[in-house]
Amino acid sequence: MDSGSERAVPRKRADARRNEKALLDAASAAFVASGVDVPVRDIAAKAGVGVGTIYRHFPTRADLIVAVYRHQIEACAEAGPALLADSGTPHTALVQWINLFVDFLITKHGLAEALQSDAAAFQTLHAYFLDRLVPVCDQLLDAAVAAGEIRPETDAYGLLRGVGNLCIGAGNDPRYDARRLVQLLIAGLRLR
Amino acid sequence: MDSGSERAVPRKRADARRNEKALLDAASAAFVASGVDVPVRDIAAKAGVGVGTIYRHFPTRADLIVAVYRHQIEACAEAGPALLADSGTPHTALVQWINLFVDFLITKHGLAEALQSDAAAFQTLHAYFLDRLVPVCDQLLDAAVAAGEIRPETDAYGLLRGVGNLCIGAGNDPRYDARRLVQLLIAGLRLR
Amino acid sequence: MDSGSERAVPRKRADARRNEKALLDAASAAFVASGVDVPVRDIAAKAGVGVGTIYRHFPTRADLIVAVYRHQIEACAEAGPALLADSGTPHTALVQWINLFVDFLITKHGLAEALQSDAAAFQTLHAYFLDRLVPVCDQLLDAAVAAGEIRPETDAYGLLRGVGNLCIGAGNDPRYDARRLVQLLIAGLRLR
Amino acid sequence: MDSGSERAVPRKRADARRNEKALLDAASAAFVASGVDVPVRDIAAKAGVGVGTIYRHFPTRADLIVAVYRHQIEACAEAGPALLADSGTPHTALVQWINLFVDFLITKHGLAEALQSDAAAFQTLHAYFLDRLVPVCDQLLDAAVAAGEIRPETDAYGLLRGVGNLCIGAGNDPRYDARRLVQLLIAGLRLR
DNA sequence: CATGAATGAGCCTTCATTCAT
DNA sequence: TATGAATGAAGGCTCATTCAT
Repeated sequence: MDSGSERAVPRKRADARRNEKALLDAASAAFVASGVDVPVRDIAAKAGVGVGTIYRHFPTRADLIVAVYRHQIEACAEAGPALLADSGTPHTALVQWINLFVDFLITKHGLAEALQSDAAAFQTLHAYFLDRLVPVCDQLLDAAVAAGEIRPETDAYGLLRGVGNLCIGAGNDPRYDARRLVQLLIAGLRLR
Repeated sequence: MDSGSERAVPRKRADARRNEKALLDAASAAFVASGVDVPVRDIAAKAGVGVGTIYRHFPTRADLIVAVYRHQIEACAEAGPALLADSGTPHTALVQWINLFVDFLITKHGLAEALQSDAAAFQTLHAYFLDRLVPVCDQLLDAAVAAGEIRPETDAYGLLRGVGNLCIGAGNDPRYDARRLVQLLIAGLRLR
Repeated sequence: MDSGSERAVPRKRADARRNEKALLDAASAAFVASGVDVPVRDIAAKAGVGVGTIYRHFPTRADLIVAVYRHQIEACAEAGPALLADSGTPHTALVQWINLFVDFLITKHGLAEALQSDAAAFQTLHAYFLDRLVPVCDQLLDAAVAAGEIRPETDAYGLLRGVGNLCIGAGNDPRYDARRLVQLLIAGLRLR
Repeated sequence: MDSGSERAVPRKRADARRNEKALLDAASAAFVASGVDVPVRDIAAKAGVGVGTIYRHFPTRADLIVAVYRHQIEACAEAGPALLADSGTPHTALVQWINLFVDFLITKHGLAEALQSDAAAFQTLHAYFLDRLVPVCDQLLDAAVAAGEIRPETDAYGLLRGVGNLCIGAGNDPRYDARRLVQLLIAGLRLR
């Protein structure tokens, strides 16, 4: 019935989509294992495809990096307003949202490192994170300020970068507890 | 007879020392300009020596990195007890000492990044920093805890790594104020 | 019964012919723009077909090149006898025919270059040009020799290659006037 | 006696110079065999050195090409005034000089091809040839014009490019006689 | 001891060609 | 038959490291 219209649009992409999924999985794993600078060949090998396939799907390394992390960044961004609506106070929502962000970063070893790199290949990644998350963070900070819970002059951009930096190296080293440090940082924001 | 060789030895040493000094200066400048991953040849060129000379003096990159920063780490380490003795309260001493550390890091672009790298070449650097500074930080934290100024359970190692991480990227980006974030972190330590 | 298959065959042919025409146009444009070494994909994209379609129609690059230029080579070849019949003297006919050839070449940027290439992909092209044009040139030269207008010992093959070579790079460089040089070359053939 | 000053300047370069010579020989041979686009690796292999050695001596391909042909271009350039002084008439000198140039080109298969390439890597080569040879050709043309031997309006740049183009493919093909065609071209210049 | 020439592994990227859909 | 995804060989270039001078 509707099978005609269903078939018409995607067609050939069955295998290509499978490949793209394999590529993203392989890249994600490779980024964790060896950092986002991992050689393209290694990713290709892990995905069981030729290098050309990677270049076809993701012409630049930035395209690949963004693709790997896009879904999770989106989910994080969307969680902000939801937490604000559901939580008791704005400050609680802020803490929970930051925890969400931290959990995301520290489970993706190498991502926090990539976020602070100023290499050209990462500019797009950097920009994508900021474009998506700074407004959300801003909203949460504003609400907490309006509720008289935290200092007024805090900058969302700086705070997110700080949180991101604190997550660097977490996961490699059991002696380094990024979550605790982020809590201290947020605690430092509180009035009184 | 052997007066020649006797003379020869100190002379060589003088040369070698001069060379080592030039090397360290060049490496320091190169690290600031291009990060601690800067090509060996660039350092050699800046120092006006051949690459072989660098390898002779510093067989591994870690040896060079540690040598470059040793004096400043020492100075920082020694400042800890002095501040504790001179400052009004342990907490004031802690804040001042952390500021000293932060100033050191953010004026050495690339150093904070190197400290968090888990590349083999940087292990020695990492270890040297921690060996030297963790005990000092511990001492300051203990004093502040004993004075009832900060939370008791804080770990010096984690704190120093966090402070180091917060310094990453400072200096490249006027929108990122690492000093402010470190202040918030330390503020988060305070009781009440 | 077989009316269906009878209809089917011409229909396919119509499609195929349309495709082939689009391909030749696209290839012609691409050759002009980027030389006959232009990537197959570029031609396919310009033609709006897949690369596979090109390989189906023209298994080797030479096949495609010859197909692109066949019509114009034919037209040039056929103009020879016509000019000989219409012009006042054989020498005039020769000059006009050479000018025709030169105009053809210098309006197809990259073609003269391709003609002199000894790459395997161009052998067929080379051969086709020569098979078709050398006899015509020979006829014109013979007539001019018979009329006592030019030196007798001239070889059509060499002359055509020389004229082709002189056309290389014409059109890129306003300081290089291929037509003028070809005129000098033909002038050099004249007796006296 | 003067051995001290002799030794002081060159030193280490003994092997390096040997290598450079080997490189130029290998490159020259490789250019002839495979054109000036020959892979760097092939040249390195032929010379028995690593690719790095080539890049050390000749940072760009253009540097290598110019180095390979410099001596012979110089010799050709210097022969111009000498021929003009020694030959009976300017036209004779011109013919002999052009023959010298032609002999040079057709014994370096691939060189004439490279000269007409507009690839970036060859710009320097192109420029070097023209800078060095156009003035010499101009001088010879001027003298022949002044002697009333050839047409006055001939441009040295265009003539040299034409001669160069006529030499393309000579040597691969016994049926193509570039020398003869160049003679015809120069004959075309003659008055009457 | 210092030098810097040489080495070559290793990464990136492009594209001709094949073949499953 | 047409498509275009996938492949992988090929070539460019950079540097860490070694070693003859």
